[in-house]
Amino acid sequence: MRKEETGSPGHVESLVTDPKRVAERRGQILRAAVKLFSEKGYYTTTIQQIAKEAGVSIGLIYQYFGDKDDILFLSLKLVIETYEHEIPPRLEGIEHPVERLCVALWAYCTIIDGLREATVLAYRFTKSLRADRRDLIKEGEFRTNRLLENCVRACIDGGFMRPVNEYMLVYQYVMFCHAWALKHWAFQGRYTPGQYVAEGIRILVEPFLTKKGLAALAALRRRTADFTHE
Amino acid sequence: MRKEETGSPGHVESLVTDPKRVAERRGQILRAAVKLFSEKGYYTTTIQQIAKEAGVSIGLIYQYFGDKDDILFLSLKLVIETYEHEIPPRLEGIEHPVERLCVALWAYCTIIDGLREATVLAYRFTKSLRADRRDLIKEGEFRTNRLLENCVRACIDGGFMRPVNEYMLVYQYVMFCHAWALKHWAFQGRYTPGQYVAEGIRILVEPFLTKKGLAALAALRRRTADFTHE
Amino acid sequence: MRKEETGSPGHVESLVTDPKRVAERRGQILRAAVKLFSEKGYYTTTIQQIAKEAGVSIGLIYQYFGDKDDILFLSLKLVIETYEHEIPPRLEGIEHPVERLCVALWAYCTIIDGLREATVLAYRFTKSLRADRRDLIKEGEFRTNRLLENCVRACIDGGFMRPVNEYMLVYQYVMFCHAWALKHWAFQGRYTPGQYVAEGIRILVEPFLTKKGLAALAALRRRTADFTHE
Amino acid sequence: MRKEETGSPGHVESLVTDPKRVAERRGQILRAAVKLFSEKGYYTTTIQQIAKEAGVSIGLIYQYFGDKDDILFLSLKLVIETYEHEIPPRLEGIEHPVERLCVALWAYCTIIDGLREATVLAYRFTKSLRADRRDLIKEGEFRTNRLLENCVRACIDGGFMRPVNEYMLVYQYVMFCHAWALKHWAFQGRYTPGQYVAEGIRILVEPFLTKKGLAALAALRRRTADFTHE
DNA sequence: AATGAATGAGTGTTCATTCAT
DNA sequence: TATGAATGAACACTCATTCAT
Repeated sequence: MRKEETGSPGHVESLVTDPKRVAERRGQILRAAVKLFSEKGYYTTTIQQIAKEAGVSIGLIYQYFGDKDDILFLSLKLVIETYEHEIPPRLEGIEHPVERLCVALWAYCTIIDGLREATVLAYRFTKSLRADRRDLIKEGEFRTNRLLENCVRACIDGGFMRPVNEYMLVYQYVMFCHAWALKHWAFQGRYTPGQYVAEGIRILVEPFLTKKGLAALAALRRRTADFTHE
Repeated sequence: MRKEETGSPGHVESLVTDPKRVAERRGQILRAAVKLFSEKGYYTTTIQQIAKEAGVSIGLIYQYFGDKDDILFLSLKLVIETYEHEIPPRLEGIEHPVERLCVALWAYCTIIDGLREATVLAYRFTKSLRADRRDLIKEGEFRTNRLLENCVRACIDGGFMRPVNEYMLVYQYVMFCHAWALKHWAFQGRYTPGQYVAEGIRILVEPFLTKKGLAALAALRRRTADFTHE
Repeated sequence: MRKEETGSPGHVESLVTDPKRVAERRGQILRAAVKLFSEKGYYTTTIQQIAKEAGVSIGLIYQYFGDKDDILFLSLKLVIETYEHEIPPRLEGIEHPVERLCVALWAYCTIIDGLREATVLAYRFTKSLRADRRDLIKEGEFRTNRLLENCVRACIDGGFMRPVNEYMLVYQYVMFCHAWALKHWAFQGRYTPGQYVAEGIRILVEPFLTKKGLAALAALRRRTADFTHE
Repeated sequence: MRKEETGSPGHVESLVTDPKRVAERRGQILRAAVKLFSEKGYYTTTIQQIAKEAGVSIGLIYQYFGDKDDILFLSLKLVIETYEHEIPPRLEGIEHPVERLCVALWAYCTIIDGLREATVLAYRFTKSLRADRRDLIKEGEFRTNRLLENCVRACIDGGFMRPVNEYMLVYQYVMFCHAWALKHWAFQGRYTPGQYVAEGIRILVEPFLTKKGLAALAALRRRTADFTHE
């Protein structure tokens, strides 16, 4: 009679079995949901509105999601996994650790720039998820953090950065990137994303670089003109 | 959907006229509201629950607040003003700019530590306020930021800190303090608030200090044992 | 988040505390519910309709009942307890065991006649209750059966009825009385309740009476003219 | 609310024309429906569940039934006709009227024992049918009753039973048989079907038999050991 | 000033039914 | 014939707000 809390927390049941169709429809509905959740918040967005925005019927939504919590969960998962999946390709082919770190920050900030509202959404409504799912979202964030952590460690190991509290430094980087979304009203108009990252590197990377590291950073800057090539 | 926006955005109507009684009752109700909003979120907390927690009737709440949005607004205002009002007394009598900056960070973090859930609340539900009131909350945050900004400027002006992008640095300080609440699950168990601030100073203050500034910081550390004197 | 299955199965929560008001409002709502459930069945009756029939708002119903199942449960309990409570007063002052048995059957049938639709309701929807509550309803029926059982036993103990399988005989009596409601279309127009009971006594009581018992029955009949004094 | 009542009340439209295929498919679907309706009730069973249980698609069901009411109607008809069709073969070759009556009761009870849940189903949801169809179901029950009536009449006509109110007695027989399903929780564990019928005959048949009738019953009992030969 | 019973618009969700394939 | 994805009206239930006392 009661809805069973079935299986693993990350699993979302669909009444439709064809995986390709499930992926398509879920994508279609999630795009609408992320848009509306971002604009109006989770609780003030109705299923009705999501259906209308996605151009489907109410009933269809319930063929692909178990309940509204499922939609929020997959929305946030989508956002969190975008970070995780889009940063690595941007680092491909880049060898130098300092360069990798700077490009990672740049990549993270630009990805967030494209998902600004959705990033704020994750901050606002992750807590609204069922506890077990909240943890899955946090794990996703953790894996993204690890990408930055690896960059920092490579810098230190290569002698480009002096030993620092990596854990803390990585969290400064994370907060710096997230701030582009969270405090956008404070940076908007003042900085382009490129300038924002350039300033961030000056404050959060440069001070920790060794001579070797600074040389690499200078070279990078010469090539990229401060990431302001938008 | 939204009720007529009457009068000035910050004004909250009360049917009761005696200002002392208004202040008392509102305080009583807001304490309950902040507690519940922090625990369960704004939308999942009901007026019934607030009334019960505050030990008053439902009707009474509507004698002191116009609607639920009023309660949220004054709850967030209460939180934001706590920062603004509690930092300055903690700086009183402290003269040295470097010391003032470090103590300001320390003060901000400990105040947030006492309002951890409420700080997260502000991040989550400021956007749920009517737009004009949202701006008032942001202004409150701005005024708090200015306190840090003044500390940074004094350091630079006194030659204790080399010239940096003040604006960016202050925001990084703000994010650092807020992160103690926002990412508490990541720091909890790893750092005490004192250790957290000490590490923050190492990463976000020390690199920008001049020789003079470093000497001051060393003196401070000798006296305070890294803020770990909890 | 989920509704707690609280306390004893027979308890129905009310948000209103004043017991007198609760009794009044519940009575008002239950009368409407029993009427509609009887006419249209449980599932096809909406809360909306109950509210309208009772002349109250939808919300009010949920101040006095937890959910629709609660309304069904108390409706059926009301019906089942009517039998249990109304038969004993009808037996008051009657001493002779045979007379008590006959009057008990007569009382049960007339009570059912006044609750014909509701009796059918109990047959139809007791199974729709949560299992623990279903058992409570059955217990109520059991207690009513016991009233008849006591009458039969007194007849046997007094030597007015020859030894029989009491348990089975009582169930024949029960089915006989219920049949007045369950098969009303088959008896309607053919028999008045009085005639129905008189025929029932002829078939289900008379054959088991001893000489002493038959004498008592004859005396009773002389006085009551076959229960046809409606 | 109700769909147009088209054509004769007993007619159920099918989009498929081949009668053999219709009979097969309907049987397949009805078996699933009766099972689920019996277990969970009519309203709480969905077409989806019936389709799954029957191993067919949802769409297929609508090729063989007009709507859900059709399925209920044919389900109940199936049950009611089982009684009607299975009793006569069980009486074949039995000549003596008293024996025929007893075997008829025994047959009816054992058939009901095999359809216990379905019998309860008929009691619960016949009223949920459209009125005209409800009458058809009642007619089916009537025809079954007539089988018993014929047995009683033969007993009386043959001088094996003294004159009684046949109509009432037959209904008491019917209720007795139905009670095996309706009050199964009261008899379960106490009696086997055989014992139940034996006790019923003692209470509902024996008292009305003449000397001749009693002799026949005694003979029958000697042969069958009280129907307890399960 | 204070109460809390009463209201009803609005929500998430279900499920009989349809129809393109 | 047979499928099952798609539909949307209808439902149970919630909760901010009102108002008689």
